[in-house]
Amino acid sequence: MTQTPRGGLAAAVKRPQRADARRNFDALLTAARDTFAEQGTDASLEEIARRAGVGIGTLYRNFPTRQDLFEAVYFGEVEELCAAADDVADLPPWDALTAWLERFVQYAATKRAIIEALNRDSEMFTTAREAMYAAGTPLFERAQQAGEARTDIAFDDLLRMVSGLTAAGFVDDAQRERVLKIALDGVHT
Amino acid sequence: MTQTPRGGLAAAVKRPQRADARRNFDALLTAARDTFAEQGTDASLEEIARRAGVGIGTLYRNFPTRQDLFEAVYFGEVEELCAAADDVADLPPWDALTAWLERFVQYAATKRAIIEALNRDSEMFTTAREAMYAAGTPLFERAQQAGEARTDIAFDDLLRMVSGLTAAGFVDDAQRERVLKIALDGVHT
DNA sequence: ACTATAGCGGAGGTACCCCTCCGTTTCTAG
DNA sequence: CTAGAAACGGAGGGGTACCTCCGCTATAGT
Repeated sequence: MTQTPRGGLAAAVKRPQRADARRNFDALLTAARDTFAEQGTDASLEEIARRAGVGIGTLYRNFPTRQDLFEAVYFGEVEELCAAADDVADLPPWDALTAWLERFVQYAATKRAIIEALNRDSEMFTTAREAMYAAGTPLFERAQQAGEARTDIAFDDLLRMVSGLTAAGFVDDAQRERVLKIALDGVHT
Repeated sequence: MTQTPRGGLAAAVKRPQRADARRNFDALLTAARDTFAEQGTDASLEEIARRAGVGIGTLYRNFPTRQDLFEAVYFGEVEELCAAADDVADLPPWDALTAWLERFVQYAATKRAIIEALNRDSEMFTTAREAMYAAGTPLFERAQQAGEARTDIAFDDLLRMVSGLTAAGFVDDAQRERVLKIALDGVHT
């Protein structure tokens, strides 16, 4: 298998060796993250190259397919989300769960690709989803064991519910939070 | 104003006079409905014409802009949804509300454009949204007055919550229903 | 400083899509 | 049946995106 630089998520493409190439690589990753967030996963690759200030050829050399670029961007995002599960570990069960879900929403609100990831079935998405579930499931189970969360639903149900609410269009953030709270009331016991 | 053939929603384009033209008009509408449902509102107009078995010129003669075609399709859908509000009027308050929301989900599940409509701000979308709200709000208020629904949220909150859950990807319909039920439990009192 | 070479960028071929225009076909009223 | 009008459809011009290829440039080791 490939080297796993940090967490459990394998990087699909490798960072180049030469200094100028590394600069371009990073600029592309940043531009891709922003552009995917703004326009969804169908964003034009030529625009991403334009934003990064590099030629289209450079983009294709680093990321031969759209999928490669996509993986590179979102493995990073998912990794951060998983790390967030540790940050909430000290809170009481229910608070820990909701805090993590709010974090999930924060990422996903501007980065709908994570949500789309819940459905695609490529290897990459499977891996990312497993990592997310591995991070979140313990929080949910802890809340269930503490008698704070319904036991007749699965973590998958919960995460998809939150995903859906995140993707929905709301008038403002206040409404989004209000609606999320209502829905979570349906989970709380 | 234009004639309003049936409900309160004005038709933006008019059905042609000649028999062959009417056939094409209807075929286009059907093809557009299916294609929009499958591929979203960005679907290729040329493919719609292809599916309808007519030339692209015919599409443009009947619907000069994408918006015109879109309106023709979705006014029809929204009209049906509004009519559904009458069908549930005899049920007890809470059941009436959830029955209508389920109907809303059924339409919207394959027709995400209605959901997108919740956000766009063109005149057409505004009209459609008002019609939907006019149909659904009484059901919600009745449930609130009967002490069956929380009074600290607005109908808009509820509808967007349901929209979000509808748009989310689920493994199967059973999960979608399960999750919707959980979320509605947060609204029920 | 020098040079081998990794890396660069964008021109250009292919494939769609949008929309217009007009010669041809089809309908229908008389 | 016929002729005028209504409707048809698809070719074609303009645009954008994808992806490859290769002559040029910047880097890093000596």
